[in-house]
Amino acid sequence: MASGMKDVASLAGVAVGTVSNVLNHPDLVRPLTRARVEAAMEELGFIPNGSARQLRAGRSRCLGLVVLDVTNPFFTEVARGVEDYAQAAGYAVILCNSDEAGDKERRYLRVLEEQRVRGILITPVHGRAPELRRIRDRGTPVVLLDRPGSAGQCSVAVDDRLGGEIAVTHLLSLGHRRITLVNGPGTIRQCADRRRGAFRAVERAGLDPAEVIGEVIVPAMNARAGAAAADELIGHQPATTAVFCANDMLALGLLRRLGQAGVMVPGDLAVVGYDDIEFAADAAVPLTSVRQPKYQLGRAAAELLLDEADRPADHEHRRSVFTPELVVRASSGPCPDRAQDVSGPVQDAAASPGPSRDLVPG
Amino acid sequence: MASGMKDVASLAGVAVGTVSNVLNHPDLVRPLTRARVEAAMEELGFIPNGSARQLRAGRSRCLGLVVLDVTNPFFTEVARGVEDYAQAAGYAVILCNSDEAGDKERRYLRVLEEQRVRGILITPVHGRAPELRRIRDRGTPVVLLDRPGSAGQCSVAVDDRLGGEIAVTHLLSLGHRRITLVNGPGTIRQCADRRRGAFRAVERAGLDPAEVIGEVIVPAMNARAGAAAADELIGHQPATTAVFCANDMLALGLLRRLGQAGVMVPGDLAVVGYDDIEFAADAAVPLTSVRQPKYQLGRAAAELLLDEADRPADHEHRRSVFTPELVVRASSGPCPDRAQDVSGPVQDAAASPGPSRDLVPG
DNA sequence: CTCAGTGAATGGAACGTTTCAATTGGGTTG
DNA sequence: CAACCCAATTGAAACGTTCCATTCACTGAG
Repeated sequence: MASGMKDVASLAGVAVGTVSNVLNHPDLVRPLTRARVEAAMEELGFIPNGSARQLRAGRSRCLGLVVLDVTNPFFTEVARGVEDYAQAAGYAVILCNSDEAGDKERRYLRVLEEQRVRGILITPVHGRAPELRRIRDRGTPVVLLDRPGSAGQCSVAVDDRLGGEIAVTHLLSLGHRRITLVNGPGTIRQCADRRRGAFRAVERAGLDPAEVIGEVIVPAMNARAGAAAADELIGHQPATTAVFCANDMLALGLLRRLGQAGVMVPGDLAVVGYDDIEFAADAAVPLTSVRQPKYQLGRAAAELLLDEADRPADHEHRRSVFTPELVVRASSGPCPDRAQDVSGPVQDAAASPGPSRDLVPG
Repeated sequence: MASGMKDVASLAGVAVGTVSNVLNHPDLVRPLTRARVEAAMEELGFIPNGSARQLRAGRSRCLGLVVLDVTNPFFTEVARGVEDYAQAAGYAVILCNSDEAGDKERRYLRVLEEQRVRGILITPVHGRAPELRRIRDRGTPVVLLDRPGSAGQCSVAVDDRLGGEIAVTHLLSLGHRRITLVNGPGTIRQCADRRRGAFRAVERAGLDPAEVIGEVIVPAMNARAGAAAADELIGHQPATTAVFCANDMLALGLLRRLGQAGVMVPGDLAVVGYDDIEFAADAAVPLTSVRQPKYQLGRAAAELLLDEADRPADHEHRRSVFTPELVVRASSGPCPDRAQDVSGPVQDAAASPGPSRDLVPG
């Protein structure tokens, strides 16, 4: 059924080498011959065999992208950035979902290596990933996504410490003095850094982190976990007046559960998220969040990867770090007890569907 | 750098055939020998070459999944269903984003065919896709996703006509008599069917569709297009009291713009979406929507595909059709002029963060 | 002691390309 | 007219596997 170059060649009355040339070096073959070959291809419905091609060439036209959660709009936006750049450069992207699970991640990395992808873009599940080093050593370029890599490796990231800091600084400026961090495990670098930033913000304000910051550690960075965190918060953290969630999925899940429990946001509790996914702005209480340049992140990562893959000679490892910015919306209001020092967002933007413009402080 | 079976063989002191057997038929090789070979593999960091493997075998362990928009949570949920099933069956999934663009779709299909993927799952951009038939004819199984296929082909879908019907029936029962459809182009089968269902609902209610239904056709099924539709609506459709959006992304974009323009939902305008994506429930005005079993859809599709791929002999083409269900939330309220005949959702659920339970009519 | 039988390992053909050195057949030059 | 050159084409080796028909070394039966 599937016909090969041999069939095309004999139908067109040429040698297989010529067929190959039509495909890869059209300028080398006489227009008339080329036309004959192309006609034969058309007639037979010939589709070149990628496996054979890349077996011979030693490299494929595919890239691997491993993300923590395809369901999280943050990652799909990143993926789109990667895809657009790759597409333009003639590469296809294999999108893999590690689901925050180490073994799934390992399995996918294996598949990608077997496929001899041109390179791998990954947001690793665990902090240290020795296998990534091994993969590099075996010759597959790896670019770390959303994480500042160690030396000898490209990476693209957003300054998460700064992100955590501006989020918590914002809450402090609203008068909050009891802030709970809803965060993933410290083994995830982003989580650890956002937390560090939060602590730094408190210290810079001349306060004691031990008194100001409470913590809830969640096992996954999704809405379900956010809802669970809300339960814990409602039960055990009555003193808290503000919550900083390590991403928007957590924040949205938390918001939903708070709503169901009758907790007013931001009246009873202020909430700040992270990522600024598209849906954050549309939430029941529009979510204050720390925006990351998602699309650019993906694009930049793909660019680094392909540069390394296509010009290994003059490639220099780079660590791009983007800067996050705070987007203030209705979910973060002043602390109920100290409503004095505030020039924050309009309170009732939450309840009435009036115009709600995003405020991006310079 | 990358070592092959030959290297492993010579290091272990065996023939390449034996190495191959360790990999594919471990039971055929003496435990001692096997151990030696495995040690050699470990030492060399040997990763089998997938290209060579599938060149020889003629088939790969990859599946292609082509969706209209990775950014739409509907598709990521479907993708997750596909992925879980594929993973369990030992397959990897290449996720491609056609972006509702015919040429991107074509390009990806080409890549997938060249890679000799084991099969393709696709939500096609255009209604008739003759190339899909050609792909089938060349031997790659194709399963249509979210679309009832023609005969001689598997497909998995949700009854979109029914979905459109229950959505509009719901609006009619709330007293609405001027309903606007915000819909994608009729070339997309889902859009055409949802529209058909909407018309049927009106006819079944003994009303004249020409009088009841207005239409806004959008060029894409995303939030941006939804917002644009809202503008059009505000400007030109003053008589409309309800809107049925062909998916939730449109509805969310529309809701946002309506909010900015000061239009009250559901007071001034009722809104119903489609898909029931996770974020629909969390929207500023929780969105009434037609729920599709997304995950199951993906799973079922993958199952059909792999059945066809792995047992072509006794495979029978099937057309699975799932049933959608209406999820009523705050965004659909009674028509302001005829508030009498209503036992609908609580109005103020939109403004106050009280408990909002989903109502799923049997 | 021989011979079939068995389990384990071997070696080479084949998969469909790409690449490259070799060949062909005009056309140009001296 | 020989010598040469260039563009176009050819044919075969190589890529790293899998598959299969062989070979090999034993074992137990006759």
